[in-house]
Amino acid sequence: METRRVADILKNGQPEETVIVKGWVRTKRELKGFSFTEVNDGSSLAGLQVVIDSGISDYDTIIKKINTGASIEVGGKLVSSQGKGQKIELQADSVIVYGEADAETYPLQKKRHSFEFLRTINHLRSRTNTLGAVFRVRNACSVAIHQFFQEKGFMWIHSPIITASDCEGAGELFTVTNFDLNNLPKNATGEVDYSQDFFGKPAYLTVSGQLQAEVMAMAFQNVYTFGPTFRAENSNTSRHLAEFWMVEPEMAFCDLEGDQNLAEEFLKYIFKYVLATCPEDIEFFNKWINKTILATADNIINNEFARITYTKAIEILEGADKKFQFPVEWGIDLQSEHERYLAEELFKKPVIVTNYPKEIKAFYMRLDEGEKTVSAMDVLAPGIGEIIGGSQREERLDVLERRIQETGIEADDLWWYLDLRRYGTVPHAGFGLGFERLVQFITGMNNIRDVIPFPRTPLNAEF
RNA sequence: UCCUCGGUAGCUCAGCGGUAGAGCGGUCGGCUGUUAACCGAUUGGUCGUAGGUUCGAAUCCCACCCGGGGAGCCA
Repeated sequence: METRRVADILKNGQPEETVIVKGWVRTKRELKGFSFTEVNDGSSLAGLQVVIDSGISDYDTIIKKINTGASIEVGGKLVSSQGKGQKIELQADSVIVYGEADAETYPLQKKRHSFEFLRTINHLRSRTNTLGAVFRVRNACSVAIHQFFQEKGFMWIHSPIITASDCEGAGELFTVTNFDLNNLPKNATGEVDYSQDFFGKPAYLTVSGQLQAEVMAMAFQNVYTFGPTFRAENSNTSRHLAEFWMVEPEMAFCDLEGDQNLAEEFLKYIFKYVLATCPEDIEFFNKWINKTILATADNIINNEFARITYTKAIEILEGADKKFQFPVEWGIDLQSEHERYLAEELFKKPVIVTNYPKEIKAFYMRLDEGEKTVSAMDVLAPGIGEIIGGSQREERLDVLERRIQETGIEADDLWWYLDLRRYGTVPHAGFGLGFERLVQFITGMNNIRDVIPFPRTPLNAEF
C-alpha cells in the first residue's frame, strides 16, 4: 500500500484504490456501530473523511484514543462517499495511533478560536484551518517571488544579517555583541570600548540589504535579496514585527519608471501565482476572513496601477471633500489616513506615488531636477497602506557626497558605497517589499503576527 | 512610546456594590451516514496582580502586568 498525502487523494484518488494516510485528527463523530474521523496532514485545507467500522480489531480501544489532535496512520480502501460533504472517503482496515491528545487538556477545539488565543499556543496553531491556509499561501508567495525573478534573469543574493553600519538610519537597531554585559570594557573617557568586541566596532542586525544589493547589482545588473531583517523599534501595531522578511530587487541601468514597472509586474505575478496554486485557501479567506480579497486580487491582476507624483497627490488631498486629522500641505509626509484615502476611497486600487520632497526621504535617493524632490516611489495598497517603497538611486558621486553631508551621516562608514559611484557608476533603481505585509494583503489577515510562523514583537519571543 | 477599549470556567462572553452565570468545549448516556453532527444529563472559577474605599467589592478608586484596536516610526 502506498502512503499518500491528503491533497493528492482528494484531487486524484479513485474508488477501490488502497492507500495509507498519516496525519492528525481534526474531529471525530461517533455513531452506533461506526465513526467518522477527519484526518488532516497539512497538505490541504480539507481533510480526508475516514470511516471506521466497529468491526475492525481493537475498535473500542482505538476509538477512545483518536481524539482531536491525535496523530494516526490509517490504511484502507478509498470509496465513493455516501454523504454530501465530500466525493471520496477512506474506509479504514487498520488504524495505528502514534500519539494521543488528551481531550481534557488539548487546547484546540473543533470550533473557532480567536487569533489572540491562538497566539498563546503558537506551537499548535498551525494545525487550525486558518493558520494552515496562511502558511500554505506564505509558501506559495515565496516560490512565486523566486520564480518571478529567476524567470527574468535576476540573481538571488545573500546580503549579510550582521552589519557594521547603520546607513539607512531607519529605526532602532539590535546590537550584536559577545561582550559580557555585566562587565563591559570601558575606554579612558568611560565609554564602552568596542575595539575589544568581536568585530572591533559596534555591529548590528541588518535593517535592510539594499546597500549590499547595490554592490551586487554593479556586477550582475539585476539582483534581489529575500531574507530576514530586524528592527528594534518599540512598535506595537498589527503591521510591525521586530523580525520580518524583506524582498529587495536592485537593477542597474534602470530609472524610476522601470522601477515602477517592475513593482507592478511583480505584484501581479504573485497574485496570479497564488490564485492558481492555492485556490481553496484563497476562497477560505474570502469567505471567513475578508470578503473583499478575491475582488482585490482581480483588481490588481487586471487593472493598471494609478501613478501620480507626490505634488499631484497633495493637490488631490487638499481638494478632497474630506476632513483629515493631519492637515495637508506640500512638504508633509503622507499620513496613514492620506494613504488610505488615495488607495481605498479615491482610486480603489494600488497607487504609486512618486517624487517626494527630499527632506522626508533617504539620502541615497536620486535628486530630481530643481533639487526639491527625489526619485522615490511608494506603492500604496488598499487595506494595507505602503506595501512597497523604492527609488532610483543617486549615481552621481558629487551629488551623493553633498546629500550625505546635508543629512549628517557619517561618510567614513560609507566609503565602499561611494566607491560604486567612483568606479563604473550607472543609473540604478530598486525597491523593498515587506514580505509579511504582502501575505497580509493577499490573505486579508488583519494582524501581521498571524502571517509569520513565529512572530517576534516587543516582549514576545517565547516560541 | 502615546491614545483608547479590555482581562470573570479550557474557549467566547454576560454580570457592573448584596450567595458566581450562559453558550461552546470536556465527561457520561442515546442514535446505522455524520459534516463546527444531533438529543439528554453532567462537570467546571484565587473574577489579571497588589493595595485602598465600604458593614459588604468581580463591580468603586489607585498602581503595576498582560492583550486588542488606533496613532507615531516604518516594511
